[in-house]
Amino acid sequence: MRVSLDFNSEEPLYTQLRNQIVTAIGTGELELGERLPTVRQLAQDLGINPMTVNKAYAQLKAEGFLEMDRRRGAAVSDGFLSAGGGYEPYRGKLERELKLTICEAFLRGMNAAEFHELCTSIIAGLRLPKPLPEMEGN
Amino acid sequence: MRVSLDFNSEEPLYTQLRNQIVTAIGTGELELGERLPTVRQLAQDLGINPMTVNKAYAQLKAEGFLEMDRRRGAAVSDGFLSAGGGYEPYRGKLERELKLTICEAFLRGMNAAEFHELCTSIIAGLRLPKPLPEMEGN
DNA sequence: GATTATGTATTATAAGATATAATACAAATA
DNA sequence: TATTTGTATTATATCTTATAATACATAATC
Repeated sequence: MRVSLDFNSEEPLYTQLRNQIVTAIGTGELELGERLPTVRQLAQDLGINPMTVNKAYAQLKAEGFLEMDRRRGAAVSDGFLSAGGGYEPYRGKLERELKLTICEAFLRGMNAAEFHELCTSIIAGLRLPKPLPEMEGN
Repeated sequence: MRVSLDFNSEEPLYTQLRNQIVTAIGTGELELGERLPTVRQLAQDLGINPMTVNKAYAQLKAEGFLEMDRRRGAAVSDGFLSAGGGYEPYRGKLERELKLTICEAFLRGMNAAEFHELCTSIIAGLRLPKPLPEMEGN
């Protein structure tokens, strides 16, 4: 998994990291069950503080995107389907967010056809994880 | 124009205000050329500091969504079409943002049909401003 | 059992963002 | 002239972000 941080961005480092990992899971760059670098390793690779990586990992864990194993490191989880009360509480947030995105895009000159085309293009690039079969010894 | 601030949100007050105004312009709730409350008035109505409103207005001005008249107050502008270098610099930001939004939505169980339907529903609620004819004495 | 590496927690510090407060100023209206 | 406007400045308090240095329980490994 490749991560690129913009140290000049107003977006916090841990948020950039969290968002890139979510995107990587959605595009199949990270597969379900796949292990991520350890907090310390990734921090060293990126040249940032381990606690910054930990903050991103902790958020991803709370959102159900990651599972933490004490010794085996972090692994991509499918817990996001049930985490945070499931889909419903997230739906409202999605609608408000998407409404703002669409308003801005259209005010800048985009039209419905172009927007749907862009969405279709992005969706075509997804490779959604298939839930892992239940295993003994998780 | 109605504005509702969530004082418990992690989203800054000036950002909430800025986003709601952009959405209001996109939905036609605010028309082109329409005047907004003064910095002091809106601050009083919302029960927040005038400088917080000013920060939102200043950002909207920089983005081309508002024009400032010294005495007549702020007015909705169509400068967003040319502001910030125009459409191109904004396109990349839109793509990254939308990709993340779509990834999250699909990971939480949404499918392509549902997503396009939601977009269509939001787009149907838009009423985009028609550029004002050039007037003397702007 | 000892060692080691893991996620996690704690404490401290520095820098920046956010929000409020109190003024002040130039500009434009009345 | 007097008033209201956006804007700028200064100060302060609080929160967030990021780093740093440890420390600890846990689990794999030697």
